Amino acid sequence: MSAKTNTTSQSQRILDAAIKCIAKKGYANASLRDIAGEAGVVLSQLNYYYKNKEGLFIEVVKMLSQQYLNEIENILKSGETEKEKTAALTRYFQRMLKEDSELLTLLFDLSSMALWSDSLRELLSNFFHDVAKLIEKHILEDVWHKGKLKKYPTAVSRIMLGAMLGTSIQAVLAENREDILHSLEAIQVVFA
Amino acid sequence: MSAKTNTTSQSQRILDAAIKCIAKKGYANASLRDIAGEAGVVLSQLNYYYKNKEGLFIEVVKMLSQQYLNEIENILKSGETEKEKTAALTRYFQRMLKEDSELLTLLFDLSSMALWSDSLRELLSNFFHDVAKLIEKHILEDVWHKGKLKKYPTAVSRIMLGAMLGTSIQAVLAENREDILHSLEAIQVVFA
DNA sequence: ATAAGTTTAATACAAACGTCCGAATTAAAT
DNA sequence: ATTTAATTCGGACGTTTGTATTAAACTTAT
Repeated sequence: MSAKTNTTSQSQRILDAAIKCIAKKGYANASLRDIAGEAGVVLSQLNYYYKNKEGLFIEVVKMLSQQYLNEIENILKSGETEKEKTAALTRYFQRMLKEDSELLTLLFDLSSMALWSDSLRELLSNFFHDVAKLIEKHILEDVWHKGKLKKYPTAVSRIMLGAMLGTSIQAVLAENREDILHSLEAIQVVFA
Repeated sequence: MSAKTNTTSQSQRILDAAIKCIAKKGYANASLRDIAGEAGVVLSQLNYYYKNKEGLFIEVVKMLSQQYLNEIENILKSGETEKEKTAALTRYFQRMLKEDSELLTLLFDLSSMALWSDSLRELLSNFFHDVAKLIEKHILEDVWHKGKLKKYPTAVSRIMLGAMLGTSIQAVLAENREDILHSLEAIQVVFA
């Protein structure tokens, strides 16, 4: 079994290195040689495990999608009321901005990458769809008291996710992130 | 004067060609040779007018920022009430999604490009800041009747812009844009 | 007419890229 | 122990990239 363990950890190490490289230098500037070096692996191994560059990045997106979908679902489950759930989601984005902004950078980079690859576009599109559905299910579905919003649960979940994403982009690009980071809290007021 | 006219039209043609190429193939896949070909100009002209690739793209961003800032300000001026202004801004994004999605694609591509270049980051950051300020000035400043929002005008303008951007990204990536495109209308309800 | 500025053309160049292949090594199976 | 399969390695391939250079033609203004 140690053989198979080594094998999977080898291909997994490549995936992890790919994530690290894209997050650090951006998709366009992350070469397969960079990734191989970061993974401590020879270049040709990347072609051995993942046919080509796009194949590698497809696996990257698949893995990250799964991971974040789980994370976000747990975040949403953590709150009792819809108010708490919104607050938890807000804090999640705030924490990423403060401590893990590389992951947001990665998300934005992969999103713009998806603009030019059909297979990646489908993956990203499904990911956003799934997250929006999660928000709809956990935050908006059982809410009967917010009269004006309950008529458009699907639309509102898209907009809520969009507000998180779009505001985070502004924060990541701004020189002073703190201001916009605190702006995120107003999301709870807007959607209340 | 025709000399200078030719000169400016030559350098301007390069800028236009750059925009067209980035919008069509993405920044990463738009080579200087592509742009020169699209502009009907010899490659060396690109180095003649703009020192290098980044210099060219900086001018692209400067030009587009100016252009869209004016457009958005006119959009915001076109409405009388704050409700009308919000509706006009929503329609603006909807029209882009329907008829000019290449421009949104371009905006997202340049944004992710800005993640990796300090000078571009500053330009994009200022652009988003200016747009948010426009929204604050036209939509949120004179509104006294929306009690819960008026305390955070700056934050809300950032979120409103973020919602437009973030929702548009989802729409551009989705296979069926129409659904999310109509979701945008709920922005008027959320921020009402 | 001269000078300055612009445009074309034809390359050259080194660097970086993704991809591919053959051989060496290791593990698994018989 | 021998064969078979899977993995690892190192290097090469051809292409594309941004940038630079050179000389020649054309335009315009003084």
